Amino acid sequence: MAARNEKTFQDEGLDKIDLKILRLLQGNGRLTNAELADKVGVSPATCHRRTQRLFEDGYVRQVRAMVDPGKVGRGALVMVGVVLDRSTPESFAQFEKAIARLNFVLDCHLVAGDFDYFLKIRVGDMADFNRIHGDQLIALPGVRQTRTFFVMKEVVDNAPLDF
Amino acid sequence: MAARNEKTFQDEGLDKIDLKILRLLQGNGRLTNAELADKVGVSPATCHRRTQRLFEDGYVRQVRAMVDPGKVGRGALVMVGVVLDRSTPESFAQFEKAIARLNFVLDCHLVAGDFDYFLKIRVGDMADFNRIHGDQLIALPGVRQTRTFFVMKEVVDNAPLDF
DNA sequence: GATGAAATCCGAGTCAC
DNA sequence: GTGACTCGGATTTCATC
Repeated sequence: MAARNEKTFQDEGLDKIDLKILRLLQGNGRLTNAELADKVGVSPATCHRRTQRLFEDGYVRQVRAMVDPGKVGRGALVMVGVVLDRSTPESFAQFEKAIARLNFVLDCHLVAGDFDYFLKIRVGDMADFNRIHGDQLIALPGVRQTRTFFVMKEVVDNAPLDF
Repeated sequence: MAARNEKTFQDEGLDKIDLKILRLLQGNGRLTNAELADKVGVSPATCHRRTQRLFEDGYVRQVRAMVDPGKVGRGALVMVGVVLDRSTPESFAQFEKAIARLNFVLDCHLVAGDFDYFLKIRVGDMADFNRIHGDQLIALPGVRQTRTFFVMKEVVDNAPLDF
């Protein structure tokens, strides 16, 4: 398979209409096909086929109701930098496998720099986090140290993609 | 109005049925009201009223089509720690105002610790980021220094809330 | 005050063109 | 890509508890 350059995504089968559909659905995933067709300027049938293809081909991974974290007891956000004992593939694999089971971890990214991983975690409050940190984070396989950054103010959280 | 503790969110008017609706819609925001009613075990009419209230009362902030970043030319993820020159309210406010205009910034959080802010940024590739870093990030008001962490592997990105 | 059954209306999904 | 047609779901009404 040929290598793909993200810059050429418009050549991969996405025209102006597809992009417009994607942007509109990102803004409001509940738009009916009729509304969508009207805003995009094509017939409902065409819009329906376009949208279906965008889902089938994986341009839209899923449609998700974004629940207000504070209203369901997950109002506290914490960023955590993690350093592992060893930088071996096995060490990384073991850590990643263990992380995937922790449902309070929203993001986990392997990074280049002073840390091995960055985590984004949502919990109820600081006490929750301290318990989790002691019970589950430092107990993860191969963790040498963690550095915790409590979020004091969420300026922008999970902004929509600009494309 | 009485102070609210997030831990008591089940007392704020969310019963088992509401929670089930929220979880199902978080998993699939395209569920029809009929499907939802069936899965939850109530009549379509009741389900519709419940769901409507969850939207009106802000439990669901929005429903969003999650677009595959790589397929629209935003395949590169970068975390950036920012330190400001001065830690004054004016300095913070100015920075936050400027950040809000940068549409490649997905997250911007004021944190406690070695940095003032943490940013999560999506761009096309490393070259893109280097240009943006030089043009726009270090040019932000009051920025003393930035530390860049390129994401080498997205282990978990934007996991759904567990509640 | 919330529920579920029924009745209406409108959009999803499919067809021929 | 469009227009039309059918079926099923969204939404409202209403009786009921």
